[in-house]
Amino acid sequence: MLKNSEFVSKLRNSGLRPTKQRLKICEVLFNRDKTFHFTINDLAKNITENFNEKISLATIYNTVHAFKDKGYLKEITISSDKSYFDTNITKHHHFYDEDTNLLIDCNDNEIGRVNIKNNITGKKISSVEVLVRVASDTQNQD
Amino acid sequence: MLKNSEFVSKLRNSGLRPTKQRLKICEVLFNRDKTFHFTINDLAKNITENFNEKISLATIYNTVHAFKDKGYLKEITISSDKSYFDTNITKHHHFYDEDTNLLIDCNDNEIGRVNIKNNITGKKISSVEVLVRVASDTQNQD
DNA sequence: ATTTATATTATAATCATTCTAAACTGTTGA
DNA sequence: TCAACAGTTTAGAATGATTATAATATAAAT
Repeated sequence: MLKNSEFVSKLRNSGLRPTKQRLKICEVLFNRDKTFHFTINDLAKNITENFNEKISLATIYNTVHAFKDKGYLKEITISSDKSYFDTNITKHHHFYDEDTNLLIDCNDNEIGRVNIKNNITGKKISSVEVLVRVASDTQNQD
Repeated sequence: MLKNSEFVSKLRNSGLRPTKQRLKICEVLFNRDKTFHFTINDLAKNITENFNEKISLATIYNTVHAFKDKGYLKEITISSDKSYFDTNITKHHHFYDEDTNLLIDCNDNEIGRVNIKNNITGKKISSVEVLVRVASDTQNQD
């Protein structure tokens, strides 16, 4: 739950001019209690429908990518035709519900630490992501 | 290392007619010692260049998707703009080298078992995938 | 052989994303 | 205050990967 003036400094601090459009997008993405997942489409729809305002699609793409590059968003790739962004930038894993296409954050008490025993020589690990796909079990009873 | 007649039965058994094109694609994908990763583009290029033969791009897409649906290939999503397929259909995880854009299979001695402590109620786990992104460590020395 | 269902093909259509170049805005400092 | 400049937004065009179309070809069944 941040307010406008905080977004202004946040943007300035990362070398992004606090424009009307970026502040609106900050408000939509970060002015809430809980983090969430969204697609570019979701975001564009959200802005036009709930705010009766129009931000060019190109600007939405630019801003989301700028925010991602600055580390304010994480991108989560589920399949080649669906790209999600996450306002939760802490290290965490995901469940993906194949029935509803919904992404759900994992807590530490749901997935234990992933034990990487050997890494590629000369390389540094930049991230470790676990994706657990789940689906209704009506077909396959346990 | 399978041979032609084996591909014919493999295809027949899964309800796919053993056409010239599908057999050629089987040969390219499965007639080798080691499994590997490829993109649709790689495969199309491979066929035209090394076999001096042309299979329509539409057929390559159709066939790869048919093989995936039948469980002969796995799709691995790294990012929204790159879709890889894997001829290794056993459960395993991946390293992704961000410098070279190469995907590398993990062995069991590289990543320990992922411990899923809690699942979403009423859902069944269909897969657990770990992706470890690595990059050159020249920027960040340990 | 004939028929029928399936598969292949070139090409067109689609869709998400990126590019372009003109208009606009935030910032700086005279 | 305001001119000047760099950074930003915008609509619309371009791109590129994937999918659809519909005509032709092929495999399997009768």
